[in-house]
Amino acid sequence: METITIKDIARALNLSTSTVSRALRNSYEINNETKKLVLEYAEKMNYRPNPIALSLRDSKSKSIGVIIPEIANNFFSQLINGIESIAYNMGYHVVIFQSHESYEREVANTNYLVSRKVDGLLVSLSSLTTDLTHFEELLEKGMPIVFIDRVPKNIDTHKIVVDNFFGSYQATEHLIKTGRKKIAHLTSPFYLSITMERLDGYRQALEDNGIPFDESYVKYCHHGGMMTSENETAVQELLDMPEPPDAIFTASDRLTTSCLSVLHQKHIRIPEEIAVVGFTNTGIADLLNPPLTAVVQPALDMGHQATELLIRLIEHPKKPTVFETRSLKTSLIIRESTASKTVDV
Amino acid sequence: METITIKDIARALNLSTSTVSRALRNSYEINNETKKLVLEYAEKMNYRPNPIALSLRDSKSKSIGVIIPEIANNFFSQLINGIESIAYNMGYHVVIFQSHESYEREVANTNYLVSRKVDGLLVSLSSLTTDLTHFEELLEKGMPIVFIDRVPKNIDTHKIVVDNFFGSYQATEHLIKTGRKKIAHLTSPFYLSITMERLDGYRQALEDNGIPFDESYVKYCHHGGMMTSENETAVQELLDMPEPPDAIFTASDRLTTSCLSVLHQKHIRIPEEIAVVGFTNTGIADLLNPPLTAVVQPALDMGHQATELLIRLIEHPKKPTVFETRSLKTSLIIRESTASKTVDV
DNA sequence: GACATTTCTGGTAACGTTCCCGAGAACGAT
DNA sequence: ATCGTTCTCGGGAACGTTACCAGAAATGTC
Repeated sequence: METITIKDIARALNLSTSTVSRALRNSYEINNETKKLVLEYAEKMNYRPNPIALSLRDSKSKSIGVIIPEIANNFFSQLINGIESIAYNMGYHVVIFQSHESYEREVANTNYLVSRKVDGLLVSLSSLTTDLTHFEELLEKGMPIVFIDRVPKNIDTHKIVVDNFFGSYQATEHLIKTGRKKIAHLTSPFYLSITMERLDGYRQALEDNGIPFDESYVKYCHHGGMMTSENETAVQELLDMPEPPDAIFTASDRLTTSCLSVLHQKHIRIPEEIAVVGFTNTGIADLLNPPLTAVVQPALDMGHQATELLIRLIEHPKKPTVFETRSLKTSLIIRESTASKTVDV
Repeated sequence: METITIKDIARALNLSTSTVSRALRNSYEINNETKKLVLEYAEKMNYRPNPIALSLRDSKSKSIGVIIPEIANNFFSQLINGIESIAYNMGYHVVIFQSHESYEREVANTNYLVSRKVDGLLVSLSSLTTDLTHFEELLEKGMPIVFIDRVPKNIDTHKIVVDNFFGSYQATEHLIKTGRKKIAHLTSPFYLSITMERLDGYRQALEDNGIPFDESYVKYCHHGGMMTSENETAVQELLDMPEPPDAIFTASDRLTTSCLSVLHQKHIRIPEEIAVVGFTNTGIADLLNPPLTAVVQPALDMGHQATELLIRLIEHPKKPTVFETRSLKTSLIIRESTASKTVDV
């Protein structure tokens, strides 16, 4: 276990480090007997190549960096599981960093990961990131990056997203079909790609069903849901309107829980007074009170696909002629929080 | 941004690398003007020392490895946040690995982290780990390790745990005081330290209140809650008993949700028919149906303290005369899932 | 003015690995 | 016997950094 090196093997076997190195890599130009000797000794002494030395030499590390807003969120932890399973099989290690929705920490993490010579980056943007130069410069320099879920519009690289428009349209339409007409939308900062797409789906569903879009029913939470007080204020404002909504459609996990929390405090009955449907990947949506109708994102699969694309980029550095943006479908799981007011299905 | 090195600076300023290196570290033996020259040029060119080279040279990395069962669990993700906040302030980076409750992956992660030259390890044992030689050998070699929550009995190093006996006693006593007499306990594999301690607290509370301990009310889930089917079978067995319990005390997050899930499926009313209290750190316990009485662990603080101890170990390699085992208190948050049967408080 | 001391800087090895270059031995071909 | 191949191996440099050793110049001391 004493971290034996190639030099130690060379000394012990009275060979040169070059020979040992080549024997270890099974080079054709090494005598079979020598090879066998080295291999057996290495095995016996439990030789493991020093990844640091390799990184220094080759400027790469067989590892990929992941930068996400937070891990204490089921969507992201499932995403990580998807990433890890593929990376693991392909011989890559995964280094995880949280931006905590902070631009500064996103930049700091990016720089560190780069100095640590990760071979590629998987990133989901912080909700406070508007300046993207740190990623643009990296792409210029040839660092492979794949964006997931929260992706930048103006950067050309692979992206894995969900069809937010569709998911949002479906959720809104479901609310309408179950009898709601005054549907509010609680969402993230407007400059995030996902915010706009979800808003568009929401708006389109309303219009397709003859309900005029009303901007005052849309609340943006600028801290991306990280600041509970802000979320709760937004819900409160909705309730205080002259015509309070009869349904709330929330665009993220934390927004959803904040919303439920306020409605409970106010003893507002769900779904009788206000129906709720939200984007969320929590595993216990059906244990909530009431069980929550949810737009679920295929987080695991998103992790898989993003990692596959990234590793392909890493291992085939010739620039692909065109970058993909894969859009996966969300699924709407209908539960009691949106049960019909009138008796129909 | 093109990763400038000390050599580049030396060449540009017509100095030697030694001089530049020393100027950068503000060595006393370098002329102030030279120092200023170097510092300014380094700043201008955005010089950043290459951490890989430093790691190779010094066999350390200013980073600490974290090995936990899974991140998709609020206790552990809060723990990580606690770890990160301290580590970040002390200039350390955090590398997270999941064992997924698998012994093999725990060992593999450990080895990798060691080869990556992390300066220390923070570990919460996989529920399937019984052989601890991989950690023992490391400690022998002087690697600082601090265990958290799921700790080994026979290894002598710093440990951060919660007072499982107390938490368990408190929860059980609460069930008794609210009128339950047939209290079941759903728990993790018996060889984990936390399992035994929680069982002891449960048993002691029963005995102190004149309720005989009945082994058939205790169910061990050998996969640590990772296998939902196993958990659900266990609950089912409890329900099928000639004298089914009127309360279930669950020892972990996943066990708790599995339990609630089965009770819901069977349309068993909580708390009227069966009360439920569980160890959990989920942020949405009060949004559950019914709101869940919970034993909450001070995950963030555990992360803080463990990291402080670890960094102290790293930076003061002289062996401490005695290792600490800090035991933090859990808190019992009472909600409706254990509301009294009779009207009293 | 001779010598000791301080101040400043350069060269080099080392961390572990791989790759390029070269070179000796054995071999067959001419 | 000489030459070109093939097989097998060793030497050295390089990745970026710091520490040790040394040495030149400047200053101080008597």
